[in-house]
Amino acid sequence: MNAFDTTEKVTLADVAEQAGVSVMTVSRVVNDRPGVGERTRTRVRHAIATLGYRPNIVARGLKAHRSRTIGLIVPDVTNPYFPAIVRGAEDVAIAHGFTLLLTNVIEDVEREVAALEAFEDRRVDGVIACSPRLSAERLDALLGRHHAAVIVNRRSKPGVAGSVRLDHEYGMRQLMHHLLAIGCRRFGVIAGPVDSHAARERILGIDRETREHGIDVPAANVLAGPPTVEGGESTTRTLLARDPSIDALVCFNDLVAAGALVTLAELGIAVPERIAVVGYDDIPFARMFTPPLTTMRASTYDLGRHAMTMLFERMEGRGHGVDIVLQPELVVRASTRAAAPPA
Amino acid sequence: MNAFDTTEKVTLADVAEQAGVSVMTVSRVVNDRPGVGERTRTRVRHAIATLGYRPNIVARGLKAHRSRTIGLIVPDVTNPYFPAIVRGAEDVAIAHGFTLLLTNVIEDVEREVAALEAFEDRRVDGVIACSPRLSAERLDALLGRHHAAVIVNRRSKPGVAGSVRLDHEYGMRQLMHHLLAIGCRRFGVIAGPVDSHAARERILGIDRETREHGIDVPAANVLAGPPTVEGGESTTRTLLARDPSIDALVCFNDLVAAGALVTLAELGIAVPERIAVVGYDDIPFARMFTPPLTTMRASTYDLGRHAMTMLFERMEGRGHGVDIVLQPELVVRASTRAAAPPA
DNA sequence: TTGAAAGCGCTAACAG
DNA sequence: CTGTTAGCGCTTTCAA
Repeated sequence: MNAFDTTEKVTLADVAEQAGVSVMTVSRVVNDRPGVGERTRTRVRHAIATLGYRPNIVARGLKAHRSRTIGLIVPDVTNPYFPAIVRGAEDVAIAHGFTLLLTNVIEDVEREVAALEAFEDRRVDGVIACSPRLSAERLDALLGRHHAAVIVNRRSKPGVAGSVRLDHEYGMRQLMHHLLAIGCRRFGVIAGPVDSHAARERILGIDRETREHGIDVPAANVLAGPPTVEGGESTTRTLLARDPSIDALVCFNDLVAAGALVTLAELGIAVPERIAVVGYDDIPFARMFTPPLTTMRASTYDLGRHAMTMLFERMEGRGHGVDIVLQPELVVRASTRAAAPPA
Repeated sequence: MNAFDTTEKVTLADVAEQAGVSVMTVSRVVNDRPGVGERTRTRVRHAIATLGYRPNIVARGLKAHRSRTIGLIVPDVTNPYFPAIVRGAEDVAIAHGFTLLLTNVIEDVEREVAALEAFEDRRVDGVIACSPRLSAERLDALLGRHHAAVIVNRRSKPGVAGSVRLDHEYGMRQLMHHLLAIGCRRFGVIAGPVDSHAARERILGIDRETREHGIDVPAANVLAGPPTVEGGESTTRTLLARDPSIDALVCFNDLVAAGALVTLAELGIAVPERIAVVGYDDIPFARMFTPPLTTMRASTYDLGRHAMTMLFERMEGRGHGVDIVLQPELVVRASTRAAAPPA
């Protein structure tokens, strides 16, 4: 207990007494509801201010089954891809007077389950799950127990959850198109986690785009790995050992690409002259890599913003079946083309 | 409302009926409390499993005045310095069965106030505030209303909040010592936000270390600015315009240093040959800057871990007056010394 | 326009 | 060992 604890909470009853009215009247004033005379209302407001009354959201939630809280699940805020999603979601939530319950699930399916259950126990009003790894069945079962849900970067049954996602297949095709255009033919792919939905879509994009160009990516040149800098470093070594003739490295995300760049520098392999490198996500530091990284950009802030907006619509019973798909945008930098002379 | 809503929540009473006992007995079983026969206990457990009962933490909180929730305030998760703090704090919280209420306050004092009040309304069990900007009086008043509190990167009255912080003055002296040792004499300082406590401590470190070496940093060479890459870019230009003879740029943090490096590269100024650059924090990407950045490292994960551990102690009434100070560690990289030949 | 009563789901305190 | 009673702070329902 805090030594300076001034926690003697003032309740509706205290205010009611002070104002000489019933708790119900105070409740009406607090919630800006009609049915209170102007004089009484003023008197109650005065009492509220005097006593420093603040409504107990826990008590309100018990009765009203609403907590003004949203559960947000992200794989890992430590991955620069996610913080902006959190910010986008939070800004919308705060504008509605809601607060965020955040959980990092560290690419771990069981932590996803635990988080969803913890949210349920706390009676959150809605849930947003980013890049969930759970199987569709388990996820639907868990989300179905919530009042409203939105999934980011994956589809879902519209009745269970809305979805906001990036068109990863399109994005990857853009990237491959660019690489093919600059003459790359021998691809190495660092594919990211096997259970990642986004990873599968991106692989699909690679396959389709190369196939259309009559080019084949050998299965041995596609390697799964953790979506981290370290993962990128080790996978790059493996890939290069297997096939030294690779002329383009397609990385699951910018972190992996960062690892690839570090390793290539260590090996003395020139980027982009000998090997072109592309990432995905355009994290804030991608432009500062050496060389700056060609990648796909999408506003993750908007992703979070849209997800939360959609969640509020679903919480109000509107907007069912909505599925927002954002198109990422190709950002060409020096990792796939020789540096232009400075302006 | 979710179309697949299976939200008919099962309550203690449902379980009690199913098991043919009173709610109190079920409550005892749920909370692993003594005073229930083994046979009954088993029967109740069975009923719980059958019905899929999960305790309503909101209801429990109303009675028990505990929500198993911790409020965490960070300036901005989008700043790579903070996510690891969140993770460190979260890992400890989850191990105790607690969940995190997270709020980004975006370097905005009024959002700090709003967050602290929102936490109070939700009856969180404790609060951790990272790098708060509020004045000591307002902060103490707000924190005093919470059961327990810990401040990160700033001191507080021990009765009001515990504190976990880095020794910024020491850290900055280390950095300055290093710069002086390699021969830098003409310093430019990008000092960070004026209301930041950490910023003031670091300035103190600069002053003391340079003074001991009989060197003076002109007041005009110390410029406040936002703790961002963009802030670093613009402030670097201003500083260089004022004093082109600067031979070392001391940056508030690594983001600012990143901006400085970008600007220096654009201006064609060689780092470290003409100007040495140092950052602060050792964010994960600091080693990947061009050139890699000399900076002070501290495990922000540990900062978060310690803060949450201390908070739990304070919640239990122990550990009052504790003030943990972590020493950062100098990491010398190429931004202050010519690159060594590759191993 | 106002208020009294009941109860959300749980637990503390006290019976039996 | 088990159950009953009361009430946390609020809102819904119904009555005045």
